[in-house]
Amino acid sequence: MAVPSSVSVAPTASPLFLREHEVRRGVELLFFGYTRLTRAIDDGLAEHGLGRAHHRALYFIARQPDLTISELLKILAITKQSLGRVLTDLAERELVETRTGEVDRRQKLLRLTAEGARFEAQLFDALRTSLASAYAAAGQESVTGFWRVLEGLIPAEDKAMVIALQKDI
Amino acid sequence: MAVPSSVSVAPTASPLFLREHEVRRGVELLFFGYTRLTRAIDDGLAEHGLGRAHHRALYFIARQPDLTISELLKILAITKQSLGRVLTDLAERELVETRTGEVDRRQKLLRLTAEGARFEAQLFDALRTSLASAYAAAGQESVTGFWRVLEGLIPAEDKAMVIALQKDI
DNA sequence: CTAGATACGTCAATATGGCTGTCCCATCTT
DNA sequence: AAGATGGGACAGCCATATTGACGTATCTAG
Repeated sequence: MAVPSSVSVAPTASPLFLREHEVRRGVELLFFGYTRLTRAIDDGLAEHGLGRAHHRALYFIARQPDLTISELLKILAITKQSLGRVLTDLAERELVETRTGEVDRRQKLLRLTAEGARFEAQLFDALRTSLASAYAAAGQESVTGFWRVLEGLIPAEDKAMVIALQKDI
Repeated sequence: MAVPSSVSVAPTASPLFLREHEVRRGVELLFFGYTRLTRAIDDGLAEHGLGRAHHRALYFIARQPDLTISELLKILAITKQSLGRVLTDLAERELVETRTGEVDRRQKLLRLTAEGARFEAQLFDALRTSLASAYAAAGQESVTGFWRVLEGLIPAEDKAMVIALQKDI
């Protein structure tokens, strides 16, 4: 896995982390990188008449089966009403199903159906293709740096949630 | 999805860039990092009755004064109509002004007013605070890696545009 | 056992930021 | 002079988010 640093638009980061130049560069790359990655799955979603909001729910349910509604609300940071519509759509298409919680019967535990898992895997494949090629072009050490910076962008109060998501992979 | 998921909790990226674990980690960190960064300026925008779409236009006009409408359309990748509404709002608030192009009189060259520049700088400050602390926590080498991976996410046909933005800093 | 908190659902109304399609004018290019 | 291009504007639609209020089932603490 060679590191093709000569192709990079950027030299290296300066030790002066407050320089406007470097902040703008991060803002722009985040904007373009994030929007381009999300666009990679729009076609797949549209085939089912779904949008990006549906994918976000699908994704996190795939990631953490038996997630409760309130946990998912915290992750997505949207309102109950917004999530409600999304989950209704997913349930109608039989991509997501709910069970009543055993420990706490007020809770609903969310899971993908077999069809939902197939669909999520298909969408994930498009994400994997994009990200894997970016990882490969940047090289292993860059990927680690990529993660570290992004972790630093997550506010302390959200960090536990993100770590919890990733601990049981 | 026949990817082995027996994964060490290694602090660095594995050389196997196609592993699901690492792709999901990137997807999630990008999601949380991007959304949390953008939320950092929502309050500042709301004070002027503006939204994120307005900020994106404001940002790129600040970045490249005398940008034309069609150049901005390419950057934002939205329709003329959507951008039109945004620019109307910004012009009404006297944050952005246009001049007729000198070389090509069909063009309109976009610029921030003095007030627009002040406002953009204020919003940028919030972004800088977030990003600078993430940069500092991650360290210089991580920042370079962060940029390299994000560059790899930008499709070839958009890359020239991003480089053009950053060349004259 | 009861009071209150919590998990979830649902109603109605509203805002934002995208989209398509069509048509128009001014200006540049050939 | 004809056609291409840059920009603006109309009408209508859709997706996704918001707030606030209210209802029901269930859990927990006094």
